[in-house]
Amino acid sequence: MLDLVTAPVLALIANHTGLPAADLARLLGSPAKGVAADLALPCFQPAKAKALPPPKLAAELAAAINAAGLAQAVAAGPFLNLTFPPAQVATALLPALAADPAAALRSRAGSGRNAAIDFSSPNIAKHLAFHHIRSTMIGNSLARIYAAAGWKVTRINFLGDWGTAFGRLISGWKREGLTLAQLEGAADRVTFLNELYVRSSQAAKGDPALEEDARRWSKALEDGDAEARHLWQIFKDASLAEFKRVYALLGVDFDSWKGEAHYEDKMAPVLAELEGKGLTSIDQGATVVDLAAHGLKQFKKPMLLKRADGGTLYATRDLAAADDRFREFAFDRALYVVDLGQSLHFNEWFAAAKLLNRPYADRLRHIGFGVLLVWNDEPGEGLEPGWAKGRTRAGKVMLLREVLEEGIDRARAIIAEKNPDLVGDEREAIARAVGVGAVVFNDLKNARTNDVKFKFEEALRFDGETGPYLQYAHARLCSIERKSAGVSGDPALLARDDEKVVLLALARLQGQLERAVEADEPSIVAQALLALAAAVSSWLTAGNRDPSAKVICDDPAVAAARLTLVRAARGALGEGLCLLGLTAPERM
RNA sequence: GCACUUGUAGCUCAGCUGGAUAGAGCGCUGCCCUCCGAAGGCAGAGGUCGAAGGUUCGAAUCCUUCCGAGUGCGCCA
Repeated sequence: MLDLVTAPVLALIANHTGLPAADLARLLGSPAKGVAADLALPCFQPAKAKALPPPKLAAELAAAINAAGLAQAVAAGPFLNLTFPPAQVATALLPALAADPAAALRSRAGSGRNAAIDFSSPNIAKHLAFHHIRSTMIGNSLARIYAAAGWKVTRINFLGDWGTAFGRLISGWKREGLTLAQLEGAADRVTFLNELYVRSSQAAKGDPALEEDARRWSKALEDGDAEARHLWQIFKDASLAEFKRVYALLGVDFDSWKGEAHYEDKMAPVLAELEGKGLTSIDQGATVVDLAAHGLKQFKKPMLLKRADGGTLYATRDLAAADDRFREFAFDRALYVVDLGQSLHFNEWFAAAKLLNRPYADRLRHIGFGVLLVWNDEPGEGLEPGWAKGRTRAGKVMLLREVLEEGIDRARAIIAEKNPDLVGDEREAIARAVGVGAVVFNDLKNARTNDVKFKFEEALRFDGETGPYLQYAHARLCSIERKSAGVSGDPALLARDDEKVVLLALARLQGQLERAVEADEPSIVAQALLALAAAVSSWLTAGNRDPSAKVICDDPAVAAARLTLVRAARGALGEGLCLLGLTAPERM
């Protein structure tokens, strides 16, 4: 969208140098600090193409651009600095932005393509722990970002709904004679199942008969025994109900909930194919694919397909699931939003998919992310305070719901203090948006491969580069809109530099959205929004000292023009927050 | 040992495909509300970009080596 501003200048330079305008656009960058200009073009490469000294070319171009009146151009040595009058920028951009504020964050780059995004993927009968926020919100954000860029997106929650734990749960359930009503009546059904699991394990510790009972139920479940299957479904339903409470808080949903269990009977064909193609071998009783022996020397160890006892492993399940998803969704890209600790696993089975000549083998992407570390200032005897994986002081896992609720509580308190007029349901809704938004934004604002360092006091502070900062800027814009009639004005009346800064921040969003897709990186959007909000805040605050700088100023025509920009910025901020999975309240 | 990730201001991090004096938030100093929302803005102090080589007109960014941190490396997922 920036090209709406730069196109005439780039065309001139392209004409002058014989280089494609698209290549020149990529060279265009921001000027050095202290250089008063909007954009800068380093002339080294174009000069090489024309066999001219860079400063000479810069000077020639500056003269030509100034003569044509396309911008104010200054050659600074080998750099060409461009400054556009605010009105020119506004005239180029504002009509498109005013027509559809979300357009700044829309692209057709991915239209006609399908993306299957696998994220969140919790285990049944276990809590959604705080660390699940990473896969859940990175995945959710990527789903929205891809969709904004024109992709058709399928959101997949690959539930961990299989394994030996169910045998123990069923065994304990039967032994204690529990009922569905008791489970349904529990304050938290997952906690109920967790505690059942713990009791069942402990009881079995000194009792081989109970151990055997759990094993029998595990086998019965695998064999499709009706009662085992029924109880399994009950546990799964109960867990899903709890998960959905948290997903609702986060505003996350899925198109497919097919879990591991769904693939139990779909692995045999993949295994048979691997064997048929002579790719498998037996190593210490286990069935493996020796990737190194098939030319993939980077793999030092073979990939395990089946345990010595015949049980399947998750590489096999992932291959089967990929086949299934490719049939169902015909994906052009499949994302697996899973922590970086599993990159070896993904590299292995992606390689196996290639050995199998799967047409989709090159479309698989592991979207890895760093771990969530929580500051622990009371680590216990003889240990230093420091960053640790998400556990409370007592050593229990931090539950995602509890962290979100604490965020909401803190937000509610701040609203009560700063904006006592907000009460009741509205305050509650805003507390939710702000409290949850703070936690979520904290997780998305930096590159996903970084570890996230979480301190309650830091993440839930509402000033600085935070979700609430963005929401606040949005609320301020809404507030101004509310105070005025909905008229649109003449962009040419936008003459202030701080207005131009806002416009240029808006114009850059589309390119940043596309970069976010290619890098699978929500933080690119997050950083872009921080830049936009900073520009907006600076602009709006200028009106505090200088009444003529106010949006609603004495000149109604100017006010109308500024209001058009307010609406565009508000729309873009709201849309951007949505792409990150935050909501944008109109007041806070 | 091998692999992946990572090392930029006191702390937490940006820095687009290499481009001109490395930016922001927090913290610290000092300002700005009879207010279009101070959950904001303005200004200041604070950095041999882990180290050393190399490629280049130009390197925080690319390559090599080394050092530090985290994680993973067979029957869990």
